Amino acid sequence: MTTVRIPAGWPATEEQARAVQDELRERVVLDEQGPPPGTGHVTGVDVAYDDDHDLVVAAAVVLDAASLEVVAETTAVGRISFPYVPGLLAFREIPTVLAALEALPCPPGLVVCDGYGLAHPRRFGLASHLGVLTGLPTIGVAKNPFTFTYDDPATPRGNAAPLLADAEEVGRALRTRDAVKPVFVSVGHRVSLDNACAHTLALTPDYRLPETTRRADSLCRRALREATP
DNA sequence: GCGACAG
DNA sequence: ATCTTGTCGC
Repeated sequence: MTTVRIPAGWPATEEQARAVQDELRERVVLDEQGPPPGTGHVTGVDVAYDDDHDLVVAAAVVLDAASLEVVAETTAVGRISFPYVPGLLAFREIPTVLAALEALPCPPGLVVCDGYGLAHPRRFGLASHLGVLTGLPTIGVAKNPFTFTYDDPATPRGNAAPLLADAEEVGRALRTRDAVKPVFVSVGHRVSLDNACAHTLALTPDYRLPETTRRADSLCRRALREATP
């Protein structure tokens, strides 16, 4: 497991963090379709925290997009680099996630984040931020609607409804299991919303959450347990 | 002004 | 995110 230092010049205040978002948001690419589902690699990233020891552990798990078999996995540990502030989650997770991604022995392909991309109060969530910093295609798949609204999609798996900020569609509430609460998909970088939803469905043959985030979640929790004094 | 709010 | 037992079901 690689060890991470908080980058020099990392934002220390909410004001600085918002200024960074404003600057990086200009570099988001929204006019690409992204890789087709079922081909190449798909990588899940997630983090776990131990606030008592000021520790954060990130995991990156690369799956073969066709078989959903694990191709590679890495973890990284670091100090918590920012408090949890809704809207500024990326500043808490990104240094450690970047280290885990950089430690991979193969290209990640599409990166699936636990959280939002465009569906963000300032239209620059974790998935957008990670995409701009790495240049990789990214999407966000979140478990909760955050501040957004939606109408319940029809009961069968595969149905979706717009995720709305007022009248603006910022993502989609996508049903991945029949009659089970939907997940909330949004675009990060270099992927269309339709394609992001298609990937999410390809990654959910058995469970509500994508295999990528399930694998990354269990790996970073296990790594945190093993790294905790 | 206050509360709610991805993880 | 994290704190937390048992329980119902495939």
